[in-house]
Amino acid sequence: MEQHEERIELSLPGGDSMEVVAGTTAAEVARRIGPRLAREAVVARYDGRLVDLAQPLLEGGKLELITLDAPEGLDVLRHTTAHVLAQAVLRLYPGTKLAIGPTIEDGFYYDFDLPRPIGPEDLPAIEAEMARIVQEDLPIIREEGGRQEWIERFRAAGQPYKVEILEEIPEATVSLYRQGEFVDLCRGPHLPSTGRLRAFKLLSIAGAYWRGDEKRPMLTRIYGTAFKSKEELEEHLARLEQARKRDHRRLGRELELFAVSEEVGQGLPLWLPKGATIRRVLERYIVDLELQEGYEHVYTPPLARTELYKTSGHWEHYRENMYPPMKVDDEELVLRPMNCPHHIMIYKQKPHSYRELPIRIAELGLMHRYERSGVLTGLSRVRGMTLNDAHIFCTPEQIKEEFLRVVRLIQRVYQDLGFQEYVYTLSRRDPENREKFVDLPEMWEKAERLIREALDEIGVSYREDIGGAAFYGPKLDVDVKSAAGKFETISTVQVDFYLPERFGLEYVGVDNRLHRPVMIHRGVISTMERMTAFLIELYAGAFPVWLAPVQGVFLPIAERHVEYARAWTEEGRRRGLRLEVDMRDEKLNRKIREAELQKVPFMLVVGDREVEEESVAVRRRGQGDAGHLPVRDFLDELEKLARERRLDLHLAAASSPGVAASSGVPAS
RNA sequence: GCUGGCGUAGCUCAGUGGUAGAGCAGUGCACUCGUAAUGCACAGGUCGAGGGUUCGAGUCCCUCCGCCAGCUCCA
Repeated sequence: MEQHEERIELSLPGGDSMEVVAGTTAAEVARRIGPRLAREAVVARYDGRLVDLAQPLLEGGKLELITLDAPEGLDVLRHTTAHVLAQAVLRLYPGTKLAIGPTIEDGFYYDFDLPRPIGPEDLPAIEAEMARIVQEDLPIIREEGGRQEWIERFRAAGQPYKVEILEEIPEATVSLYRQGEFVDLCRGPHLPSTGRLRAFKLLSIAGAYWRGDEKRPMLTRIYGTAFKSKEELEEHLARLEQARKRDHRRLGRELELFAVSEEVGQGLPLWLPKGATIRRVLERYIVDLELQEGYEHVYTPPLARTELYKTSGHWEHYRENMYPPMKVDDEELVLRPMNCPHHIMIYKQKPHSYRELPIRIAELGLMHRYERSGVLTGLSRVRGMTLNDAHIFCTPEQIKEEFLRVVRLIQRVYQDLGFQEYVYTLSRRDPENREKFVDLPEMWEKAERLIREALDEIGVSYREDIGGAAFYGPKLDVDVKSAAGKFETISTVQVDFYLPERFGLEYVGVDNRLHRPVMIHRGVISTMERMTAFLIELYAGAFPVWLAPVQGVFLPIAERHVEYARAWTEEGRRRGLRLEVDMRDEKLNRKIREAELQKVPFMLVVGDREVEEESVAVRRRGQGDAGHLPVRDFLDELEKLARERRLDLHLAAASSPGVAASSGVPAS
């Protein structure tokens, strides 16, 4: 023991501070603060860095003890769980080569190169081994070691992936974590011992390329998650189950919205009548809005001569996503993957004056893209799709104004669709990748600068995505938070100096000379396919009135009430409402149940009383009885909800449900 | 495309070498019904496709197709 111990001052959260001997560990500090913290702390933040509890604190500074209630604590817990997973796998499958095992949102994974393939049925055994490692309560010890030395040791241990990682680390010393017989290269920090693990579960198993490179070996990735308590784990698993119930593929089948048929082809969905209704509503909505905004809607064919795409550059930069050409007579035709060249040809039909600009050409354009079979998913990732597309041809001076108009249009549409959270992403080219992006650096910089200026003007913050641009220019993507909590790209706005050049577009300026217009490519509601998939999941199939394929269903109590229901259904249809009658010879309870399962917004019970007084007994989806209403009033209200694109089912004029429901006899 | 898993009735799923099953949906009949499943009966399948092993294949093997998870890619 040192005679003259150096003392250091640690400042703790809340303004407290503590003086301790240099070299005291964070765990010791926690013990001094209190037994509960000593028990709960998993890691510490020491001058901004996360460190192990066992780390000796040599200098004064800020110290914060972190428990599993903090996101960082949970992250460390999951990281340690990943190590325990790796240890278990090594015990069960000797000869396994370890790759990497990071934490991800809501969990962690670890990639292995296993001596033999394993499947989901092997996960319970691995979990059991993990539980044993937790039982063993192995201390987790950080070690520092020479990089070169550990390269040798991992090589000798038959861990080539670790060797590869080490070879790329610039520092001469590296940190390792040891628990029992297991040691892994890792920055840390980690929990103090394996016994600290709480609730964890292995969720799935899948392939993943080493380093995400399809030319490298395919590894086995095991996904799992961990929480601080069994209850929280159960809650999380329940949330996953809920998400599965929202899956648009499942709801698409249950609600008869769309179908995919092997006979038709991969990624080529069929729109069933109800799904087609949603699509038609969306299409009419966006087309009307665009017409109001000064767009001109056109129709152009989904096929074109290959030459057109050679001119546009698609053939050079986008060919891997295009269906191969077909030869007919003397022409070679391809299915178009984008609509821009067709719209450019429309622009080129006649000379243009600066006075006409901007010209905004819009189309619900059918396109086909060849997507690798593994990526196809229901309606959200398909090979044949209709894009809400438009191309704005404008002068360079008009770019910013036009860009802003598009962003405002997007915001307006999101409000109507009920999108709450979205983020802007400036997708730029990857300057390294000259294959994918046209190699005109000044052009890219100019376009990026213009987008930034416009974004600053509108006052929105944005992320940046290097390499996410279109081949011809940078773009602003708008990613909307999905029902699953992930952000999906819905809208996009792109500034393009390239295609006008390729196609030699021009307009006559004030100076009576020819100038090159600029194009803005923009999609607001994405493809009809993707938007529909997104909305199905967002609303879990329970659409607001304006989008619901069936807005109300009449439920006649007995056969003698069917005629009444039918007559009013027809009246409603004449008014543009989407109503149906459940004419089946079934009991009311049954009809209600099925209308609820079909997520119809309004159920209209009609029996003797309603026929007598020309009313309906209204039942709102998920909310039960909503009282009586004269039929005409109900239809008026329904029209209003649809017209105003209301997201709720509130009926202004409904009588109080209590009164109507309890009486059971016609009001005198 | 790659790795793993899965394809049995419209849907959800049993069925591990010996005569293809259940529930729901569908059809018929009865009931005429008041706020989340009325009862009874009937019908429904070249077990994804093709080949092979076997006396015998939904079941074992091979090839192909599709679907699911993930990787890669992306609207």
